[in-house]
Amino acid sequence: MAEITLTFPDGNARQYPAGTTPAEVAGSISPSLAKRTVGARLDGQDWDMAWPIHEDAAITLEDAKSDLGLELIRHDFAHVMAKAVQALWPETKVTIGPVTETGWFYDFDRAEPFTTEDLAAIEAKMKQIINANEPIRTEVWSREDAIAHYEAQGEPFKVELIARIPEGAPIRMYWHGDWQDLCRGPHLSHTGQLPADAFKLMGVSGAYWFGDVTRPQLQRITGVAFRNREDLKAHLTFLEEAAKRDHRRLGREMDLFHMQEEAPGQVFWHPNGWRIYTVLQDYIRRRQDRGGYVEVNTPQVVNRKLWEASGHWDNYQDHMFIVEVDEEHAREKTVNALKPMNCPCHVQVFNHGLKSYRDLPLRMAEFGSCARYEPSGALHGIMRVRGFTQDDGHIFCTEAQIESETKTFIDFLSGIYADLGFEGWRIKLSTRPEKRIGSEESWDRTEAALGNACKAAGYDYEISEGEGAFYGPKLEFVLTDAIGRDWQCGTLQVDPNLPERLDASFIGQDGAKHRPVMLHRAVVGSFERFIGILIENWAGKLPFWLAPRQVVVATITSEADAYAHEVVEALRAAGIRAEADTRNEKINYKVREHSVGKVPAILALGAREVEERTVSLRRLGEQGSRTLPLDEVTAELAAEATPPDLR
RNA sequence: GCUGCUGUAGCUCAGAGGUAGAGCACUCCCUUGGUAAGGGAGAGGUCGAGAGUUCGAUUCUCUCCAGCAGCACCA
Repeated sequence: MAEITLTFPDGNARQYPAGTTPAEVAGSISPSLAKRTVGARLDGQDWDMAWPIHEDAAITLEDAKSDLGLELIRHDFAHVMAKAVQALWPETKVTIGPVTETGWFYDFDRAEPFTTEDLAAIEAKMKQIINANEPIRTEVWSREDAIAHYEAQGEPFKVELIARIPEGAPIRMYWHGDWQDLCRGPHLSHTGQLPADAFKLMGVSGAYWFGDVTRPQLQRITGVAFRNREDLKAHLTFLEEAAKRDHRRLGREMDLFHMQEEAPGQVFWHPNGWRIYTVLQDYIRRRQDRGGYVEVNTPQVVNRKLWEASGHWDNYQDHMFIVEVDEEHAREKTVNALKPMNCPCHVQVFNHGLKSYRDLPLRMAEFGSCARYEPSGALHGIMRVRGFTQDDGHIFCTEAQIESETKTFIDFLSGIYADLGFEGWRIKLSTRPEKRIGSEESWDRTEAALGNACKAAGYDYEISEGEGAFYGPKLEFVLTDAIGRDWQCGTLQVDPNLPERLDASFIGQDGAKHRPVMLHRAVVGSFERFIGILIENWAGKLPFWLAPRQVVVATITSEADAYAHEVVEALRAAGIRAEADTRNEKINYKVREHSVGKVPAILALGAREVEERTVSLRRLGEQGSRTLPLDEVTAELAAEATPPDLR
């Protein structure tokens, strides 16, 4: 019989008969290893314990603690759930059930909707299947047999899946006891390897078959699964923590904003929330001024002619707020749209008056209020809204200037993110998509310019293959928040198309007209969304300079009222946002209320403080308090109240 | 937009085919209390909107609106 050589991670190599399985390999080394091992990797490829090995390879044996082990656990939970569902409702058709970041989902086709109560029944059934310790085995079938089998079973989605399997790839049928599913594998060896106390079904929702809107919707049941009960509990705690940070909840608790039916997707900013907004905007404005930008402001309601010229009318009409005006003496109604973006208007400003090559690069910025008719299902608090303001900017430059302007922008953006408390962020470079305009040479040049700019600024980048706009590549700046979630905020996009469409030009050194390139760029993106991110990142406990109410001066007895007002005046004179709380309430009550409201500093004043002209300072999140002279506290807080760019 | 769920006082929620309740918040009174809720009284709701069934609907049915989760979308 032919022999194969398997090389282990420690460099040792052993001979085995061809067709040996990883299970046999593990067994040949030690029984305990065989017991522990749940899967293998062969030359980096995931390998089932029961798949025969026919060629020389580097092999690693993986236990449940490994990445592969966890993936197998989640993957088999998907199958076990599908089996449970079909056991409970045999008419249900199965589709696909992939592993996700925290567990899995499985999409089903069934006329009746699954209810929340059904989930409990499914969980119970799953536990039965796990306890039954059913063996999991693979068979490789021919395409014809597999299709015939699923047609006979009345599983049309599986038939469609088989058609999608590339020619030459094995078609594997998995058996969990007497239940069977099409799956590329690999899998565990028996359902008993699943941790029955480390999973939870999370919910039911709709999902399109392969994301295709034109196809009927399936029902998706999602679950989370971990190696053990502790990991599951940690995950559920994480979800609770995330819920506590929810900006919609904190927005209410901190009295920042509200939204209501009459204006879906638009924000009613309350004084506290608007303070965050203006402080942030003032900060960005100072940064832009220093960064060599000119600030402009352009109209909200613009005739459709401009949107037709820019190309937006054709592509995004359905997502624009259209305003028809019945003008006197006019034959037809004038059709306008609320601006969904600022760039066409910025080109109008650029086009007004002749521009020289000496004017370039021209960095034009606007806190541009835009309106987009977002689909109702997309709305989410202040994170995804229909009315928002961007820290929008367009850099008009020559192609030769793209690289240096991009580098300058990355430096600009990194300074802002650092000031706002985001140290962890990364860059994605989106390259040419399949459907595109422009020559290959120009794509080569612009993609290289963006990549070089990143390196020059000292940053690595990931490539998002084919994710660029049809007219040019882009950079996306993704920041990671305090609990590890990613948010794409900043962007820089190369656009030679819009200047072309809107006929922007400048006079070159040679005296002839030339076409500039536009770089669309934003750092925070939408203020609404970014403030939502700030709130969630800091769990409401914003850095002092961003906090809407920085100090509350709370009296312990009414004897301190006059002094409290004096203290508030002193703080305000030092540029601190302070207010007095002289209500007839106990200090405990006031401390609790303002702590819940996330006020970073509380100054408590009683008879002693009045007497000594001191204040008792309690910082948010700390237990005790410090009694200090008023001017000392004023100096300490004034330093923190200063925005980072002015320190 | 699609699937499912939800919509009762400012907030969190209970309730039932016979026209509503709690806690917190709010107002007033008592209390002047040392760092996360002192006590008492009071006020507050066309039960998301419209239509239908019914002697009678906030409760049942339908349509619409909004919110939530996911999908799709995000120039």
